[in-house]
Amino acid sequence: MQMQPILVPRRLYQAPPPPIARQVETDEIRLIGVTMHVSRDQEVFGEGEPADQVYKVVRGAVRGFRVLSDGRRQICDFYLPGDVFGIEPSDEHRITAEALTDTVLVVARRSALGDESDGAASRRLWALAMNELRRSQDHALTLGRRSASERVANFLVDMAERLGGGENLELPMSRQDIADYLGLTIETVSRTLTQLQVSGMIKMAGCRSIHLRKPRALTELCA
Amino acid sequence: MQMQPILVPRRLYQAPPPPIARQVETDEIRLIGVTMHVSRDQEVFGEGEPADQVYKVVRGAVRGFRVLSDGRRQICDFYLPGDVFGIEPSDEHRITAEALTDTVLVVARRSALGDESDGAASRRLWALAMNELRRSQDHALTLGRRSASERVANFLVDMAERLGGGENLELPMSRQDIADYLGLTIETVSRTLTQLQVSGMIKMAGCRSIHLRKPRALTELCA
DNA sequence: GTTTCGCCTTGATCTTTATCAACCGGACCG
DNA sequence: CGGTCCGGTTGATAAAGATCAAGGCGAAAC
Repeated sequence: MQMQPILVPRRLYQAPPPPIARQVETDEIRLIGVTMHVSRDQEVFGEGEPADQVYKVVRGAVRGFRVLSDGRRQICDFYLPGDVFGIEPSDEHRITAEALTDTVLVVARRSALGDESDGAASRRLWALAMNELRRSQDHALTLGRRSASERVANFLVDMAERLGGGENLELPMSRQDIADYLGLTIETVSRTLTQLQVSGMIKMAGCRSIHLRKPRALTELCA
Repeated sequence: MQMQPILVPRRLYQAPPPPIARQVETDEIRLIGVTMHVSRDQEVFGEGEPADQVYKVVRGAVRGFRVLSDGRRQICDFYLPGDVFGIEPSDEHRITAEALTDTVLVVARRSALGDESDGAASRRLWALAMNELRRSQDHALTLGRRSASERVANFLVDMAERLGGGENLELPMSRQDIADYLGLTIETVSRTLTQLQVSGMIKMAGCRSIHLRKPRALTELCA
C-alpha cells in the first residue's frame, strides 16, 4: 500500500474552455415565448411528458434528474440563469425538471429554435444540444473515476464559473441536491465541504454561501 | 479532521505506440466514404485532433474514452458494428477512440452527413447526436447510482441487445475495458461475473463468451 | 511438447463511502 | 420565551468496492 502525498500534476489542469454555448444562449438566443413562474420544488416537466418545448432560465435555478424504480435519484444537471434546457433525445422527456428556488423561465416551442429552413436557428439548437452532450460526458467522467473530494472540488469550481460571482458563490441547491448530482450521500458532501474548509481552501458563511479562498488549489484538486 | 492525501491509482493509462500506416481503400458499397482498417489497440482519433469526420463500424469494435491527468481512464462508450461515432460537441475531439479488435470502418466528412441544405441528412445527424446524448445520460445514471452488480447486469443486457446475438454474446472487450466503462476495477468485474454465474444467471464459456441463462432475472437486476 | 506471457480469477486485507444515529442551529410558531 | 421543524453537521459503525498478492489458464512462442 502506497499512500502518497499530493503530487504536482504532470500536466497542469487546464480550465475548461469558455462556455461558448452559453454565450450563444445569452447573446443570440432570444426565445420568443411566454414567461413562466415556478415556485420552489415545483415541476417544470416530468418524465414521459411530450418534449416539444424549450425553457430558458431568467431567474432562479432548476434541477434535471432521473429516478430509479426504487427511488434512487441522479441529478443530470443544474440549469442556471441564461441556460436553456428541455432539449431531449426523444419526443418524450426522459428527465424531470424541478425548480430549486422560485424561478422565472421563458418557454418556447422547440420548433421556434431549430427550424430546418433556418440555418442560424438550426446551428443554435445544435450548439445547445452539443453543450448538453459535453456536460453529460464530463459528468460521466466525474461519476466514474473521481473521488469524493475531487467531485466536490469540481462542483464548486464549475458552479463558481457558471454563477459568475467570482470566488463567492451562493448555491441555489441543498446538500441533498449536490449529493444526488455527484453520486454521493448528503453526509459525504457535508464532511467533504468541512474538510475543504479546515484545509483552508474554502470558507462557508451559512451553508449555501461559499467563498473559494484557494481557487488554484481547488482547481488542482479537481484532477 | 484532516484533508486526506490523494491516493495515486495503481493502474495508469498508457497511450499506445503511434499508429503504423493505415491501409485505406475505397468503398464500393453505398456507404458514404472510405473504408479504413484499424488493428487492435490502434488509435482511430485522439483527444485534441480536429473532429471533422465521422466513422461507421463495419466490423470489429471501438472504445471511446477520456483520461484524467493522472492516468485514470473512463470509457464513454463502445461502438459496435452499425454504430456511428466521432460526433463531438466541439470541432476538436475530446475523447480518444481506439479499436478493441481488428476493425473495419467507413469514414466520411461530417459535412457529408449533416449538410444544412439537406433536411434528411441533417435529421440523421441530429438523431445520431441525440442517441449519444441519451446513452451518455443513461451512463451517468449508472455510474452515479447503481451498484456493481447492477452495472454489470446492465452492461450484459445492453451488449446482448446491441450485438444482436440473442442470449449468447461474444464480448469484443477485455475485463479492463469493462471495468473502465463501468467505473469499477477489473477484480470487481471479474468477481461480479463469477457471482452471476454461481447464481445461475449467466454461463461463461471462456471469458469473452457469455450466455444469458436468465435474461429476465438479469433485466430485473438492472434496477 | 514445453515455456512464456498476458489476461483472468480468487483470496486476504484495507480504504472509502454509506448507513445509522444523535445533535445542532436557525426559522417559524404558539 | 420555549417548542418544533428542517436542513445540516458530526460521530460510530458497516458495507461495498479497491488494493495487494498469488495462482490459473489458454494462446502464442520456442
